[in-house]
Amino acid sequence: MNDAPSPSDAQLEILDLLWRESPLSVRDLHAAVDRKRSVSYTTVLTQLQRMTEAGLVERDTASRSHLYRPAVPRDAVEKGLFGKLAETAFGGSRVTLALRALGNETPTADELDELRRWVDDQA
Amino acid sequence: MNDAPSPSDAQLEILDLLWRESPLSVRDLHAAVDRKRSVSYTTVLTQLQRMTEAGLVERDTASRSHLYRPAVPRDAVEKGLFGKLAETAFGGSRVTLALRALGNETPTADELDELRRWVDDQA
DNA sequence: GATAAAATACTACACCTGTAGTACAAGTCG
DNA sequence: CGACTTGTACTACAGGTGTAGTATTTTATC
Repeated sequence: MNDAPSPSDAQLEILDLLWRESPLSVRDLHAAVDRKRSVSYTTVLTQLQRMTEAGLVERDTASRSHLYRPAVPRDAVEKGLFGKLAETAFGGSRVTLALRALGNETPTADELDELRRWVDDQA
Repeated sequence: MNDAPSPSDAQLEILDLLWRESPLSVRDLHAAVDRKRSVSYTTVLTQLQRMTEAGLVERDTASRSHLYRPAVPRDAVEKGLFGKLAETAFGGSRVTLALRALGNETPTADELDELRRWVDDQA
């Protein structure tokens, strides 16, 4: 049971896009990332190449422009991410971490619903 | 209003200790960190020195063994931390981030109370 | 005051990370 | 075909990060 490799920040950003929709080409991904923060095409490409090497994504090289899809489930990656962060600074508790993340944010109605549902499910 | 500098992981771990109790000496901090993961005394010392330089902690050099305390409020650092993370992979929403952090964790009674209180306060 | 102990300062270094340029290959279009 | 376009592969590099060793300073202790 080899646990999911941890993506860097830039890689997590790309994974997030792929978890939402895949497969996507480098061009697609670059367009999406570049909309948020100006970044060069080859930068995204390099990350994808590193991610392929690291087993974070898989790619279909059949057609000329390669198509990428996640190779790791979102839950597993988040488990590692939040687990480590909780361990580092929140007494090991992901729930404590979540509470600190909430802070004094104001949730949307939907978010509040989801939260309420989560809490109620713990009954 | 210059925002708080972002600590690295190792630095956040140390800040967490200082936010709980301060001031602390390098020896104190090393003892605490080393209990969780074996690390050398000078490693902790180096981080403290970098953190001083970065304005993350302040130190009292009056006595021979320097005493450290946080120079940045916990809330501010977490705001940066969660803000960036939310921006990277959770659609910009810290609440969404919190929900993903909760995942399928099982909260303690206290934690559940806190969560419930947070939700109720949004009314 | 000589010696040991404890503390900090300074230096080092390998690896990671984000970023992007250059080179080369493969289609595309007139 | 020849020029242009699009795509990937390879290379590069500066700065950050975790880690720790060595040197130096300060204090206690006999």
